[in-house]
Amino acid sequence: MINNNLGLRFPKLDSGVASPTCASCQLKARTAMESDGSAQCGYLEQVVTTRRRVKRGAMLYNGGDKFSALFYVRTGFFKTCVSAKDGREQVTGFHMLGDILGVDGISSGQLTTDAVALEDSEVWSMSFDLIEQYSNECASLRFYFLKTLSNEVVRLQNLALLLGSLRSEERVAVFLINLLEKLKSRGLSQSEVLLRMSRDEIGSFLGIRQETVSRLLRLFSEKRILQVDNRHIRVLDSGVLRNVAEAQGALH
Amino acid sequence: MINNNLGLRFPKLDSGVASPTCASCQLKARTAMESDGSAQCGYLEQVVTTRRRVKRGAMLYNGGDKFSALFYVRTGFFKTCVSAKDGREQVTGFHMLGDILGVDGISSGQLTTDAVALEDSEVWSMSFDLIEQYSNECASLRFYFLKTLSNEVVRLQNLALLLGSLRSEERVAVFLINLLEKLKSRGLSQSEVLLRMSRDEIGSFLGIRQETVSRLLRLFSEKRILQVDNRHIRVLDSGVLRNVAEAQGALH
DNA sequence: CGACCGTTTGATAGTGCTCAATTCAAGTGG
DNA sequence: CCACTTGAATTGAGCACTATCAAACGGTCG
Repeated sequence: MINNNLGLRFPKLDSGVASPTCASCQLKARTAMESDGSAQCGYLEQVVTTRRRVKRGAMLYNGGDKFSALFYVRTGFFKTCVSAKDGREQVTGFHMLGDILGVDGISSGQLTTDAVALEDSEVWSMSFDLIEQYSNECASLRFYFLKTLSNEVVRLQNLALLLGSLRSEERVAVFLINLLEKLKSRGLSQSEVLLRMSRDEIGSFLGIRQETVSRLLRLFSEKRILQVDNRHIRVLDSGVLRNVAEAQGALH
Repeated sequence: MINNNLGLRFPKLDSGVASPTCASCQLKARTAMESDGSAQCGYLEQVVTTRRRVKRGAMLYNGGDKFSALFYVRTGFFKTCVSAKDGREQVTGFHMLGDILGVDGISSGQLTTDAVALEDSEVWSMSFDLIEQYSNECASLRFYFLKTLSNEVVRLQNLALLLGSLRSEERVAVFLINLLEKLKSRGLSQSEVLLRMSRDEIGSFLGIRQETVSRLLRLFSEKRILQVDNRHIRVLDSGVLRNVAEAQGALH
């Protein structure tokens, strides 16, 4: 159960997710919802219209797609990218359980990023029409989404700080710290990760080349800060890692 | 009159802004408001509680300040910055007539950026409590702010693309194009600017050094793309400038 | 096993930074 | 009105960091 500290809670499916069969399972999703006694507001459950599975490598949406819903990441892992006219891509974020995707589409009615699943994933579509509709009645629903958007603004401001002001060594350290922080907040290991993204994707996110990422990981491992085995990373000395990253506020 | 394309309009003062005397002029601001027949919703006027003048060089707010209002830029020019623990600063945006500042504060209740006036300016404070209150009744008010936030997300995504993927030459070109675009949308000259920010601030925004900004402006002027006289810039060949910037989507 | 993709590693080059000096612009006060 | 001060902008020289290019390595999956 994901608590948003807002009295809003996302509904939970019976955790086995027993029947991934049906494609447009509005009804099933609804009935599977769990009503939590402490939730002040049941509306969040109402705006979820469909569950959607996205295979590893598949796109959840493309830049230019018509915007009609926000996506709640239920399981799995995504990257989002913006691309320049000439094809250059910039990864703008990695997203996992509890994150909301698609907020960039509200502005113009068109999504401006691509969202790609980096592992088999499941998202819940939240109809924007329904969100607007229920926002009439439920202040905490409204505030939840406003806060989500604002949070994304803060995250991107910190990304700008990283891209504009940090040296590559610091970027990699910050990346790892933030990722581990995020895992920790979800109750997962805080010193070990199995990266879901390639060196290239990390590099794109951090504004450096994959070779540089690779070299810096080796450097960190030579200094006994990390233990690196391909995509398996273990933090040996989080104090030093934090020192390397010192400059930076949380990227979430 | 700033039209938001949402049926919402910001109230307009008698344009002379005759009496800049009173400091906390809630009443005056209110009474000076102009009711536009075409506005579907009068609530936007209601959330403006105070007019505030900010002298050149003064801060509108600091990172860490308690968040309680959004700021509508009525006149003047601002920069916003995030700073790292060690003091390094990253300018995250330049803001002028019609822009909304402070949205980063919604997330945590604390502002995460500094906002500094680059010329004598006036902002209107919009109480967030009132915004929330009137959001119960007015869907277009709600949507206006949601769209504002989303727009900021898109802007920052494009900034990330610029910082992460473009070469410095392209960054400067994109910066100029976007600035002129913004002026144009406000009915000002589309080929001439008097920059309100220093080379250093441009550099900070673009993730490059002021010396590099300076050199590139000279380069552009040698190539007859620009005419540069200190902070006065005139575009001579917007086609070529656009070619240099080619890679990039709008930064607004 | 072989093919392929991602990763690592090395050698080289280049972009943009650092540091320092100079020019320029705008005040300020005698 | 002009010397002086101050801050911004320009310009130059050398270098550091990171990109680029290329090759080798390794894990994974037909």
